[in-house]
Amino acid sequence: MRISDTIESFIKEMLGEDSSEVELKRNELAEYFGCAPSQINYVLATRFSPSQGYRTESRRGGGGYIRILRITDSEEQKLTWLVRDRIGESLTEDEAVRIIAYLKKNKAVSDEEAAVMEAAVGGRALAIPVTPEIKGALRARILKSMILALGTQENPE
Amino acid sequence: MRISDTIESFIKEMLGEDSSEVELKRNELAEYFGCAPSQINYVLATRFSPSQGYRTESRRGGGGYIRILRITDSEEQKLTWLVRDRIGESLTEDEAVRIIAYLKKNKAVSDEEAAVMEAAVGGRALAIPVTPEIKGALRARILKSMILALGTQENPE
DNA sequence: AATAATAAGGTCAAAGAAAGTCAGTCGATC
DNA sequence: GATCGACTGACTTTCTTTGACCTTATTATT
Repeated sequence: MRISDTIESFIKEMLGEDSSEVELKRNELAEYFGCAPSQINYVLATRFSPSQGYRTESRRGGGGYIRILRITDSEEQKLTWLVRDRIGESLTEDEAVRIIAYLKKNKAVSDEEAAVMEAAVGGRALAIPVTPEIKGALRARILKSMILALGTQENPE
Repeated sequence: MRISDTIESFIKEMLGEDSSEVELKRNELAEYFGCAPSQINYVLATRFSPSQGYRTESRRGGGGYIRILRITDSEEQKLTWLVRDRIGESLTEDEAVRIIAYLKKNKAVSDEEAAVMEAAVGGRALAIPVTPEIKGALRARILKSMILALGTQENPE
């Protein structure tokens, strides 16, 4: 039996139907399950990622904690809205940067993913001789594709 | 007596009438039958393919497993639904990509098949001077044909 | 107030544990 | 004797687990 699965179900048990949020101590949990503390991070990364419907927050130092939050419908709808309505048919570079910042702030994408996204729609990548109109449209389509790609890939649960 | 046949009936025995799903450990089974582990893969490929009414799921690494599932009617109907209702008369590229991702996630197509499909309905392939309407219709028809081709072909090499 | 000690959590690479792939061998059959 | 199905083993890829080291927050000390 995989310990990761045990920890996963333990946390999901705690989340239950009522609360959509759990707070736990990494070291305590690791001790409880007799595993390395970093294993907890592994479980979070592989089973509680945004594309699996979860977000995590944490704090180090004295009184530190890890909090796991189920992404609510409204949060998910925000992403859908973002892709479908906010991005639309065209986008300036500034708008793109703001949208990516928003995604990062909401832990929908990691710092690295955000960097990649910015690079893809940045001036350097699109330094091609086309009209600003086409460039804007291109930016919108590229960003949309990338955001949608986030949601569709990943684990068959 | 061929070992492959023995293993095949062993698995079919386990599937019985009641459960439509078995989970097993590749290495254990191989040891039990005194054969190479890869022989199990051979049996799965030649006797438990989708066109023979089975699907398989698996996981590598610690605590890995192989699961064999009899394809149920409802699963088959889902594919039919996908083709008949979801795809419809027209499709954007994004929609096509999502549908292909869904197929991949459900092991209805391999990574390679998915890549081929995406290429077929991708912007590069359809970069021809026609209206978006025609392009959308083309995409829908191409994807439909490809999905239907999956079900009817006999030899899944 | 500044510093040191302590108490968390984070990262990453390496080791270990399965399963997957593929080219090639071996018989039997056409 | 060419082909086809069964079978194998070396190599690859993926997933899990651990531990050594890093960063950040709080608390105690000067």
